[in-house]
Amino acid sequence: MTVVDPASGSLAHLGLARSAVTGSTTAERAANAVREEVVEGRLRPGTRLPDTELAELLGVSRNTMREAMSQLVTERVLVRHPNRGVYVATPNIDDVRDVYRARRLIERAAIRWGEDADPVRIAALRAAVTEGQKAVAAGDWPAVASANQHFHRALVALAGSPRLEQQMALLLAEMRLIFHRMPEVREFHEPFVGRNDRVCALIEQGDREAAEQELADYLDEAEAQLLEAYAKL
Amino acid sequence: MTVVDPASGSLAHLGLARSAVTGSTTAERAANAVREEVVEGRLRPGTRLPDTELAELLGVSRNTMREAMSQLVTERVLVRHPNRGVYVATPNIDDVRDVYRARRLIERAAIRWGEDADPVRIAALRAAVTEGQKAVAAGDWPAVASANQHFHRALVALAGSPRLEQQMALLLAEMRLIFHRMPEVREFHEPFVGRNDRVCALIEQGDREAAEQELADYLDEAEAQLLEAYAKL
DNA sequence: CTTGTAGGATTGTTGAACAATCCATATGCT
DNA sequence: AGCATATGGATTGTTCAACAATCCTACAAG
Repeated sequence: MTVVDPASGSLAHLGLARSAVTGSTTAERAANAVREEVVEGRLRPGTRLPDTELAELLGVSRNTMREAMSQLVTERVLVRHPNRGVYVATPNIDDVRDVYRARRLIERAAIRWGEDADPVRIAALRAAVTEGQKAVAAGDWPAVASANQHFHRALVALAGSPRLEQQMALLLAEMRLIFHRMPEVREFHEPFVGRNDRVCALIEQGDREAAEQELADYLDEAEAQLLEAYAKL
Repeated sequence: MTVVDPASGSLAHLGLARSAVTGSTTAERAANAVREEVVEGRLRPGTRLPDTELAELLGVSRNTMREAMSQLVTERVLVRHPNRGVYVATPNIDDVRDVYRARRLIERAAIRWGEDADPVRIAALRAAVTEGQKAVAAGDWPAVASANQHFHRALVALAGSPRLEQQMALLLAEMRLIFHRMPEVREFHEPFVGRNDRVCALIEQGDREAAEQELADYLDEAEAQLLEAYAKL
């Protein structure tokens, strides 16, 4: 009865923790629940998501579920194949390139043209670095990945623009999808903790230009590694 | 029966040209129709949009209409006041500041770090400049405003990133909303046609740094003018 | 082996219904 | 009169049930 597609398997095994999900409207809560499942990797890229099945799992109506899914489609977390269903997005090599193109521009610009001396924002950046170092020490690799995300979010926050922060949040969600296509989480994220420290230190010293250059190299290397991994399929 | 709210008046007078509207799904078409009405200024900022009324006007069901409106809310074209309705967004002075903050970062970065010599993209930029000059010569001020938008879109296109272009499209849609709160379209847009030419010329000469600086001044001045106009309410 | 044609399933869309919430008005009290 | 409270109507938020359109699969025919 329940159709199982090649890339996924049934959805029934998912916890879809309804409890911890926040959001004011029902559709919003449903979207948050599914987004979390996706970015946490419990729903793998390529998984098909029939609205009727998800609606039942989350205890909402099909209409509400469809509204939530439309939302996630605009966020690029899901993709819609008209008349064929909605799937967890499967970023390809061009997506990787474009996400890095956008990140390079936004993050470098945030360093170069962000508020020059905002102690509280720089402290937040430092906190993200520390978080990553502690996670490495503890050997908690998912936490390392999270800390990395917090670092880049804090970097863009230097620009002081809610709109840019929101855009960055989207790009980072897409990054998690990209990572979930290649599961060597540990090897990938660990070396960047040290580079985060270096970028942060340069910003603390007020040398924005050097920080920007360091970050540019950093992003180039990360992209190159991902592209290589993606080339092997 | 039809409630008329202070800021708007009834919606019945709108053409809501169903014919020219494209889009694959019904909700998409409905969203496009409403977005067009808003950015073209036929639906003024602050106008209340009852779903039932809009659904009837567009000939779609209420469910579909609500999905379309949710989409426009995420685009910041509309805002939702929970349990109180959906309204055409009314950007305030902080929104103006933030939109310009984001634009300054993205547009300057696109100039500085865009593909250095992409003749076709630079030609598109030049075309937008010419379009503006022709519009000025013809005294067609709405066309001047459109050409300006095309110019800035072409600027971001230098970066070669679809994701950034999409983000820019959102920011430009918001700009139109900002303009519609102060109707001196002519006085505002005309002086910038010359500056577009200067920026474009500098890029054509390969002097990215000067172009970037010129654009930074340009955006600062535009923002200052808008903030002044907004301060007067 | 290709073409064509049902069959079944899922998506896209609609209409109607109902609870929850808000606004404005009317009511009652001091 | 002035103010708090109750009440009614309207709109939003959400659900349910239905149906048309589309697609995939399997099977039959050439």
